[in-house]
Amino acid sequence: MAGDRYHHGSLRTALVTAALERARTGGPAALNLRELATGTGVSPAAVYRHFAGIDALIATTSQAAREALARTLIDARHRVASARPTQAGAARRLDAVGRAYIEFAVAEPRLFETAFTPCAVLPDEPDDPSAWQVLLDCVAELVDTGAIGEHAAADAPFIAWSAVHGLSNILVNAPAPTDIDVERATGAVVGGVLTALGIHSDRRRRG
Amino acid sequence: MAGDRYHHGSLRTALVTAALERARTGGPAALNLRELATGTGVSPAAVYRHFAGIDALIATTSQAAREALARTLIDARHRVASARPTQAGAARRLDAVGRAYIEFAVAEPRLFETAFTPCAVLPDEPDDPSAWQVLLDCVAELVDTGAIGEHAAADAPFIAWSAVHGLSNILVNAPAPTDIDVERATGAVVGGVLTALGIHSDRRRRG
DNA sequence: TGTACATCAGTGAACGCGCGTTCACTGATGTAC
DNA sequence: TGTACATCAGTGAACGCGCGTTCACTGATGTAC
Repeated sequence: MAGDRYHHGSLRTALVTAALERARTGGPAALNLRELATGTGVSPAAVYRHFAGIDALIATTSQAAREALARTLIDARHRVASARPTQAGAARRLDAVGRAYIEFAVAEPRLFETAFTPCAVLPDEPDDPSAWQVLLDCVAELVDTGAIGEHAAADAPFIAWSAVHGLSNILVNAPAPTDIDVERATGAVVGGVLTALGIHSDRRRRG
Repeated sequence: MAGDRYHHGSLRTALVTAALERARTGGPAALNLRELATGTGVSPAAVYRHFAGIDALIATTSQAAREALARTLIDARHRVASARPTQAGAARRLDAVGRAYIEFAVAEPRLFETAFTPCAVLPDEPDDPSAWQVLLDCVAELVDTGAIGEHAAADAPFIAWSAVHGLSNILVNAPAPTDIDVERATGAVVGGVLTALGIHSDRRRRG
């Protein structure tokens, strides 16, 4: 809509795209106003037409990275969609989302790091889509199908998020105290979540 | 041993102590060679007598923060020591260590952040004490007492570490998508770990 | 026990870089008449 | 349909700061004789 016929560019979008690309290889530390500007073919000062400063640009980029993660989760969830919701289906979808979370972190460690880097300013709008919301949707489906009780449902998002987020962080950052078999650890952690929630995992049929 | 009668100071130790103190309030971003030096009563150049550069100083400080965490875990574990190892005792010790991990992160968020900040160089020696090792000890005790099987033991450290590390990260960093009840989330996550490992939690008797 | 000397932890001044930000400006866009 | 003008996204040069690092040096320590 904004089109290709503009003053100099749809700069705001172009800057965020460039920032994501840089963050993908260099993490949040690679987000540099001057290089981002010149890399987009624009003078540093032009950035200030669209962002209050570097902190706002970083916050926006971080949010964009989280939204990319959320989209990956949504895709993974839809890939195991079924005609009618069932307990087994709901469990398989949570399993798929958990695995996708960890796989995203392993595939794009610097982008994952960027997604959760502490930012000096808050984004103007909430994440859209939101990874947290995807998780809540998964849990809601588990409740709807009767796979878990209402009471367990309150704790479920924390249990699930902590586990996959924790392993992701460990795989991405940690000066690993021991060499980690990513496949195995992923299976153990995601399987552990299902067990913790009292859901019968059907990993046997798939591994 | 090094004593108080020295050239100008037992500088290396003094610098790391000062760095930990600064990191405690400002995180790894507050680790600044010049301020650290002058804050210790020494010129910036003096730092180079003890560290190759700022990266080495940061790496050492990060390691010191991890070791502080490990010491906290060890204390927590010893606090529920029993005369003879039992299944219930082993479970309670894992529970206590898990809670202590999260409590450390909540009590000292910037120090926790420092402990796991990505470093440009690796420390010369492994962490001592090591948080990972404390976890392995807990799992070993669970195996010894027969609380969990040998097979489950291989996955247990990942399940436990991911869960507590993940919640800690979320509590420390996350621009929380929802307000989190720390007590409740801690209980849910640590309880979830015990359930995932197939251990009968005795939280009912304590909460 | 005293003296000469090697060692080495410190000083202090300076370097040079890269950064975010500012400011007066220019030139294209789009609208009122 | 043309012209005048307000708007605003851009330029380009410069500022100033804080940083890690370097270098020739100084002065205290400890050891050999």
